Parts: sequence; structure tokens; C-alpha cells
Amino acid sequence: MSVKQNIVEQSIRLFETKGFSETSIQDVVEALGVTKGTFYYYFQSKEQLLKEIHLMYIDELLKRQEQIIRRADINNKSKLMEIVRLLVNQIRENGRSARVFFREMRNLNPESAATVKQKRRTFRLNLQAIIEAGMREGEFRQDLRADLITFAILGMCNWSYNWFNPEGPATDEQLVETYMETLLHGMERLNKLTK
Amino acid sequence: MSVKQNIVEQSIRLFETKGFSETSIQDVVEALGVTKGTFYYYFQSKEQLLKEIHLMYIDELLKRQEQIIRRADINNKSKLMEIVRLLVNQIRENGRSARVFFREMRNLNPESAATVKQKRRTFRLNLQAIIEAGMREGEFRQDLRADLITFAILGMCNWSYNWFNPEGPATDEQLVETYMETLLHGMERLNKLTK
Amino acid sequence: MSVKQNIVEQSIRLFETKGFSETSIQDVVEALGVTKGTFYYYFQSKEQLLKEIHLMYIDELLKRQEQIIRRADINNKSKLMEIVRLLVNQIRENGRSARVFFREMRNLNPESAATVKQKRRTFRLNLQAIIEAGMREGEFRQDLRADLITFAILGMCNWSYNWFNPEGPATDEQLVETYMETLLHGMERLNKLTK
Amino acid sequence: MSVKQNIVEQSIRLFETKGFSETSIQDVVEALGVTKGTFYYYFQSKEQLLKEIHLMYIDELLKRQEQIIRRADINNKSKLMEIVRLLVNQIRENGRSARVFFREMRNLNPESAATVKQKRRTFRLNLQAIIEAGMREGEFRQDLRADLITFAILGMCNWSYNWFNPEGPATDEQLVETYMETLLHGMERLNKLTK
DNA sequence: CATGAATGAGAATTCATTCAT
DNA sequence: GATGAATGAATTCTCATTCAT
Repeated sequence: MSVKQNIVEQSIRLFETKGFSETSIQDVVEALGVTKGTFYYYFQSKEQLLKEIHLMYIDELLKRQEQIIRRADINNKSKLMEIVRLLVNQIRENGRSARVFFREMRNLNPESAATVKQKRRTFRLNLQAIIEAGMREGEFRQDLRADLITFAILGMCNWSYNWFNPEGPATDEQLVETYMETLLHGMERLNKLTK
Repeated sequence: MSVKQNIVEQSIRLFETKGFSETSIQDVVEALGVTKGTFYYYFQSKEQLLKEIHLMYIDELLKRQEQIIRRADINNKSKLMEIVRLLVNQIRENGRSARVFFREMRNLNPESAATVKQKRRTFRLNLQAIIEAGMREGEFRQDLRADLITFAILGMCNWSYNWFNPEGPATDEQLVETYMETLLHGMERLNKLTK
Repeated sequence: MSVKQNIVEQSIRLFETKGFSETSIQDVVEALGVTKGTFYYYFQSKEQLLKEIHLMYIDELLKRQEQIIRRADINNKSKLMEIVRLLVNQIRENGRSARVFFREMRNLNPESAATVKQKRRTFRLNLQAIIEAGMREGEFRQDLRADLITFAILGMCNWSYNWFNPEGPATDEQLVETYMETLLHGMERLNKLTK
Repeated sequence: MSVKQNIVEQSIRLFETKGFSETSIQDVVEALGVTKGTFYYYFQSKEQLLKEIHLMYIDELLKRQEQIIRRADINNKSKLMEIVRLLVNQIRENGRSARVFFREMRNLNPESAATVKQKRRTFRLNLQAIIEAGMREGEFRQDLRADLITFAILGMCNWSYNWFNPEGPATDEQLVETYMETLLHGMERLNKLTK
């Protein structure tokens, strides 16, 4: 692995554990056994490193989302499920990056933040478009606001970075299934009505 | 308003805008027109101030949750709705505090963090208990894991601190209704099945 | 005991343990359960308190030395012994004060320091005068410099504030006897000469 | 001379003049024309600097004492004399360091203090061993407690850091001779007895 | 590519002291 | 006599960044 890749890995680890502001360049280079000069050879600033971490994360998400959207073989409901799975998986597999991504956006400079925000917005609107398509095509109820539901789904999934532990009592696939089942059919006991 | 109250207000404002680590005591006292000595007359440390903000927030939430739980006149479904409303309202009314609360827990020292975490855990388990009661009493489906649904609900509601703007295109009551409707009945078009 | 006396007592205790500079007025008043205002009612400054402690100590020493010097019933050798006893006793009985006295002179302001230094000088010259009298009157050898011997005696005695512990393996009277015996007759084995 | 050496030199000078607590890092770096950052590049803390000063001093003393102890060509009386000379010389040559060494031990942190105390103890016990050997081998009287005499000698010599001035009316060699003569034969006029 | 020395601005915190009440 | 609020200057220490080598 390249020196630069190493720096990125270590800093994700440290930023997740201690926080971006609380992690010094010294911490990062000490964890790698190099000196500060080396860091500044590869990165112009601490902020640029954070920016790269953010872009790597959101670009990966967008790329995978794009692949889901383009699929012609599945309907919108399945696409929604794939996106829920994508979000949850991403947290399972790249939990550290996910936590840095969600927590440290404030520390980007205005331009970087704008870029990242725009991409996050794209991701959200892509999801919303799937829901709206599903509504038009009769898969989803039309009496709920697509924008608010989109936020609800993102909240549900993204929040799991706060607590989800792959070694814990629930697997990520159980999580996806429970979330999807709740989202699609709700938690109310229906046969109660038919009794 | 007392000087101490003023310090708390101003720091919530600044912590929300710039972040805890990025806000200096100097920033806080300058916003108030007092000196650093004054700050340290009222607070032992910057961390203690953050701790107080956290405790104020979570204690208020727990108190209101308690009131909802104790109500004998409503069923579990309504209690769930009240808690969703509580979370969303809290963000509408105390958005700043909410954002500080969710973002800055890392900056508490281990003991304070443990205290706050314990209280957050209590809030979550109280909510889970309502859901479990609803399952037992036939209000909710029994084939979904109560713990995961609890996280889903909390994620949904809490995430809104990231985007919800009371002046935006949706009111908080609309938000509550959409969330509850989705949670209870799901977003899938049901008459499709009956066709 | 008066409030002022209490302040003096507590601060001697704290100055000895933590050092003058490292002890804050806050520490002193907290140990007493009063407030800083009270301190400044009785003392103009922290330095003035230190000055009073110094003066109490050296004035007591000078007073007792005076009594020894004035005695007509004993010779210079006995007077020397009484002064050694005085110094050692003072450390046993007022160990804390002694330690503050020897260590914290640097923290007096120039005027206070001058006053105290003058009194310490007086004490030393009084002792030197006894030795010189003893030399003239045939009690002591005349081939040793009185000034240097005076310093030797003071060093011997004063140094004990660094280590002497009344509960330790030597009593203060043993200390006085050993010191006097060494000072008067030396530690060399004399019968070796007569062999 | 290296920057680090320079920092040590200047701080000894300042610590001696103003005291450790009363000397700020600012004072030190200003005296050198560098910045605070430079100080902290070389030392982790102010306390670590003090620790290094202490260790340099006591290690030098121990090294020289060791050389004296190992000598086979001189008896214990001469070894004692060499150690008295060592102490007095050290104060003459490194008066500043000596004063810092004797006055500022309180400002070491507990671990550093323990290390230094242990070394000081070793120095003292080495001296005591010489005296005990001298007693066993008939050079010194056996009716005096070796431990107390050791303290007496150390007090005599060390105290001179308080007053001894190489430019004053006594040379260091005179001081050594007077101290040794007093220690060995005492100050009492012996022929008085034989008259 | 990489280092090590240096910087300087700013951080949290302490504390003797004042003073109106 | 005593208090409590406030001050402001100073203190230790951190850290992103630079740069000659």
C-alpha cells in the first residue's frame, strides 16, 4: 500500500476515534512512523486530507447508487431495497469512514463542503426519484410526501452508524429486512382490523 | 437572564455554528462582552459547560417521555406517536441544542459521556418498552424485532436535526404525520394486493 | 483562635506542602471555609502573609537567642550548645514554619526580604560573637576562622529541616549531643595519637 | 553550543535568579531569542527541563563520588576530605545549578522526584559507608552515630550554597580546610585540659 | 522523497486582586 | 467583617504549517 494510502487509512482510524480537530498531524505521522514533512509532501493541508476522505466515501456511494438506478431488471421497490442495503452495508464494511463522513463535514472548508453537500444532495434526490417513480408506477402509496419519506429512509439507515455493530445481536441482512418490512408494510397489526 | 444562563445560550449558538472544538472560550466571552475570568468563575472547564448542555437536553427529553409513558388514557400506538412528536418538536424548538447534543458527545470526558450515554440508553429502552407492550397487547405486529424498530424510529426522528427547517416546505406536524403513517402502515400501495 | 491566626496556620501548612507559588489564595480560603474577600480583609496581599510568617519565625528565634546570650551563669561553650539546641528544637516543634522560612524567602518582595535578611544576619553575627568570645576566653581554638565555623554550625543545624523527623530513629536531644560532640572534639579517634 | 544546551544554560540562570515557578517559558525563550515552539520542540514540559537539570547535577556528583570511593591509595579520612572538597567545589563551580538543585526539588513531579531522591539517598549512604568504614578501621571515633554525622557533614557543606561566594573573603580551599579541621579535631581548645 | 528544526498564533486555564454590597 | 462577582494579565502548552537541506 502506498504511503499516501497509509496516511488516509491511519487518519480515518484516528479521526473516528478522537475526532478530526482532536487529532493532530503529529498523531497521524507518529502512527505511521514518518515525519510531518512526509505528510505535507502528500497533502497540502489537514483539511485537504479530510476532503479526500469525504470524496472517496460519497463518490463510492454515488457510483453504486448509479448502478442500482440503471438496472432495468428490477422494479422501484427492489431498487429501494438495494439502496437500503447499500447504506447499511457501507456502514458495516466502512464503519470508520462512515462515522468520519457523517460527523466531520463541519471541518471542511466552505468550497469542499459545498462540493460534498452537492453530492449528498444528489444521492438523496436520486433516492427520492426512485420513490416518486414507484408512486407513479403504482408500487407505492401516493398520499405520502416523497421528500419526507426520503429523509425518513436516510435517517433510519444513516443513524445506524451510531449504534450498529456487525458483531452485535443483529446481522446487517436482518437489519435490511426489518427496515424494509417496516417501510413497506408498517408495524401495525393489520388482522386486528379484520377480526 | 443570569450571566451563567447567558453563557450557556451563547455557547450553544456558537457550538452549533462552529463546533465545540472550533469554538474558543474567547469566542464565547466576546459574544457576551465579558472576560475569560468570568467564564471560569461559572464553569470549571469548557468540558463542564458541554456536559451541562447535554444534561439539560437529555433530562428534558426524559422528563417529557416519562409524562407520556405514565398516561393511562392512551394506548401504545398513541404513546409512540407522542414520542415521535416529542423528538421532532424538540428539534424544531431547540434545534441548536439538538444539534450540539447529537454532534458533540465525543467531546465529553469519559465520565460525563458515560452519564449521558446511560440516559440516552434509558430513553431508547423506554421507547422499546412501549413497542414491546404494543406487541403484547395486539397493537403492533409481533414478527418484527422491537430493538431494531426502535433504532429505526430514533434514526428517522433524530436524523431530522440534519435537515429539518421549521421555515421550510414542511411543518413539524406534517413530518410527524408522515412518519407515523409510514411507520404504522408502510408505504406500499395496499389496494394493489386486493385488486 | 482568631480568623487571622487561622489563615496563618493553614497557609503555613499549605505553603510547606505545596510551596508558596503553587498555593493559591483560593486554596487557603477553601481550607478555612471562608472567601477570598475575607483573606483580603486581613492581609493586603499574599506576599504580606508570607512576610508575617517569616517575621514571626525569625523574631521568635532572635528573642530566644537574646535570652541565651544574656545569661551570665553559663560560658560560651554552653551558650553555643543552647543555640544548637534552639535551632534543632525549633525545627522539631515548628517544622512546617521552618521549612517555609528556609525555602520561600525568594518570594518576599525586596523590602521584606531585606528586613528578614537583616534579622537572619543578626542571628548569625550573634552566634559568631559567642564563638569569638569563646576564642578570646580560651574555650575555643583560635586557629579556626570564626566566620566559617559559624556557617558550618548553621548549616549543620539548619540542614536538618531537610530530613529530621522527630518520630524517626533519632531524638532531637541525640541530635544536639552528636552535633555538639562533633563540633567540640571532632570525629577523629584520638587515642590513636597517644598510642 | 546546541539550542537545547542553550536552553538549559539560560533556564538554570533564570531559575536560580527568579525561581522555577516564577520563571516563565516566555522568560526563557526571550533570553535566547527563540520562540516558545522551539522550547517545546526540545522539551515536553517545563517540568521535564527541571528534571534534566536535576539529573545532570546529581549524576555528576555521583560519578565523582564513585571515583573517590574506588581509590585504593587513600584512607577513609582522606576520602571524607575529598568528598567535602567535591561538594564545596561543585558549589563554587556550578553554584547556579547547585542552588536550583537544592531549592527546586519540590517542583519535580512525583516520579522525577522519586528518581532524584533515590540518587541523593545513594550519595548520602555512600558517604555514610565511608564513615562507618573509618570507624571500623580505627580512623574515626566509634561512639558517634554515623548516620547523624553524615547529615551533619552534608548540612555543613550543602548549606554553603546559601552564602558561599568564591569572590568573598574565603577561598573554597580555606573552607574545606576549616570544615575538615573542625570535623576531625573539633573546635574546643585541647591544651586547656593539659594545662 | 523525506527530515528535523523552527515558528507564531492561539488554545485552555489560573489567579491575585478589586470592589460594590 | 464578609461575600461573591468580575477582571485581566499571565501561564503552560498545542499545532498546522514552512523550509532549508
